[in-house]
Amino acid sequence: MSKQAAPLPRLDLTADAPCCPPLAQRRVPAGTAAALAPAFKALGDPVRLQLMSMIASADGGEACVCDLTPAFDLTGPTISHHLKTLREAGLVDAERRGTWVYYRARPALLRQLAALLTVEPTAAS
Amino acid sequence: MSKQAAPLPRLDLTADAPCCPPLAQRRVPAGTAAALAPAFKALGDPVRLQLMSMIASADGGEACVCDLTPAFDLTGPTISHHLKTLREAGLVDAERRGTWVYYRARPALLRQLAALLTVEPTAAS
DNA sequence: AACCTGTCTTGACGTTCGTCTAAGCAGACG
DNA sequence: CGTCTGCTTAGACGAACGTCAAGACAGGTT
Repeated sequence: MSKQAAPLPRLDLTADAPCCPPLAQRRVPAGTAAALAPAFKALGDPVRLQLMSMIASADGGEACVCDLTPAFDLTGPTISHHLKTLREAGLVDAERRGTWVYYRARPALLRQLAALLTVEPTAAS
Repeated sequence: MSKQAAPLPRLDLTADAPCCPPLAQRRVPAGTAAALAPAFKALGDPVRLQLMSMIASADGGEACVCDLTPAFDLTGPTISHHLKTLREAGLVDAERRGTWVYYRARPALLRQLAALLTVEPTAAS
């Protein structure tokens, strides 16, 4: 619980954000909100949401930038910038293997976010 | 943002759209990404994340602005602006009853977001 | 009626974001 | 070695965001 071994971690939300009780169950403390909001913000762009999905759903669990870039009408640097945003949010992890750079999803944070948004399936409305 | 200049009046998928397959299971289409990204963006601010939680976890399912505002070191108009952002994202609903305005969470969209972020617990890593 | 309280809107300010072009680095290959 | 390709970084610019002070509106109270 100290820290996840990772190449370039900028966010250390495992420190003060023990996995979250659902948003609708207990009021989220300011510290937890400050730690998790950047992750939501990173997903708050259509391009990054698609990038995240393409990476997380890729075969073998990783996607090459060379496969991601041509899927959008954006320049290479712009895609690289979005990937950096996802990386700094702790949502993905990058690794260079030879010529290409591969991105892999980090399920831990995704699970935290999903748990936070979970609402009980109460049929009442 | 991307090259979208649409007015984005209100999200329509809050009605009862079939809940999206998880992000990590199938690649999110551009349309879905464009529709859901604003919701994530709305949650991408610590203040709004706390507001969302305070509303969703409130007794009776609704919270009065008069209870929300003093919880932050921000002015009334600023809180009102954040609430408007949550409202326009389809995450909450407002209703005026007499002097006070009450906000209530919309579980449908929250469930969609949670489902999108769901990752299988058997994911290696 | 006039007043007061609570909330929202407006207009403005500085900061951050998304995008681009141009330049820099890291490997691969002739 | 030189050069080419793939990806990132640096700098710039317009748009959007977060915040506030001031004004406007709705509803209750006197």
